[in-house]
Amino acid sequence: MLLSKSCMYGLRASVQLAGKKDNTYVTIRELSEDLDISFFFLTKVLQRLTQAEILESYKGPNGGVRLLKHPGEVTFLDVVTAIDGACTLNECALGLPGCGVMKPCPLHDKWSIMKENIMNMMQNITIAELANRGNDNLDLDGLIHYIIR
Amino acid sequence: MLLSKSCMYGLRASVQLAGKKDNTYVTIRELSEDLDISFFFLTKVLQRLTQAEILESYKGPNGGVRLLKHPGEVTFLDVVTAIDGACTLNECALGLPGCGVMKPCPLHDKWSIMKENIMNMMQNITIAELANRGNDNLDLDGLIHYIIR
DNA sequence: ATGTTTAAAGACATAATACTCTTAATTACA
DNA sequence: TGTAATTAAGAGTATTATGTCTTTAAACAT
Repeated sequence: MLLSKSCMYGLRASVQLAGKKDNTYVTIRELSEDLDISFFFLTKVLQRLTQAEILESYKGPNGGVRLLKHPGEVTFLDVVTAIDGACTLNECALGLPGCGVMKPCPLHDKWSIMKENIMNMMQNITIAELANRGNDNLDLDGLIHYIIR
Repeated sequence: MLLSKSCMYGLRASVQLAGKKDNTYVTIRELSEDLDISFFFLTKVLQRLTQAEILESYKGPNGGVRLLKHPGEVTFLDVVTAIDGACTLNECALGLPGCGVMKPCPLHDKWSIMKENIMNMMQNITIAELANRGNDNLDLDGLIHYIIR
């Protein structure tokens, strides 16, 4: 798995929020139901996004979470690094600690290119774009409809 | 992490074996010491490669493991799938079960291209090539030498 | 036959990730 | 002032990945 489950959940929630017309607070309960993710677990994941100042939260009635910045300014990578940390894409594909330009592992060159591509993808795509690209498949209603027919 | 540790260990061992001039049996003990991997754990990993008919093993004195096929005929992907299964590269980046051409997730197109690239890389590079590319960095002796200077 | 060398198989231990629940803190509203 | 709605924080459990060890089986040497 390239991304942890936590990370995928966080991305899906972010995209879901980015797809809202008005940036009002949405309860985590509602998000968890729409995305079919455990409420408790999603709560934990979104806490990290709140700490990373990607979301802001509000307690009490009519509270919830919402995007802190404009969705066009939040990249895929922002969300990934907030949850998974500096992530996969610094590591050697073979797990060799000293791997680098000076002492490349046999796969270093090719894997560097791949990493670069993936990193660029993550850095260049915003959650706004992802939301526009149709978030039909983010909620399970649509998904199940697709599967059963 | 794109690949599990088991998988990285299996790759390193395979490349190490591919780098041998004569394809004689090498003890797992020796491999584990050369690659600085726990002997017990490496044993488990290599069992999977033996079951997958990438390696063959022989018990008793002068036994060990060796490549079953010519290293030029064993791809990176062969080793990866033997250990990690059909792996990362069929999965949706957002973990959505129904994601596909019919019902793509927002990231589907871009991620498909990435997966395709990675898959091609894995499929087109053999462990023989990896071994030729210099396996200096596979054994920790060389590695430590690099780190400390 | 017996003992030594090796991998295979299986049992166990530890760590990381995923997931669940409870309690505390904050806000709104009656 | 008190109660309901909501996230935050923390504790606990479950599952999976990783790592260790012991026992068994195969091959060889004597």
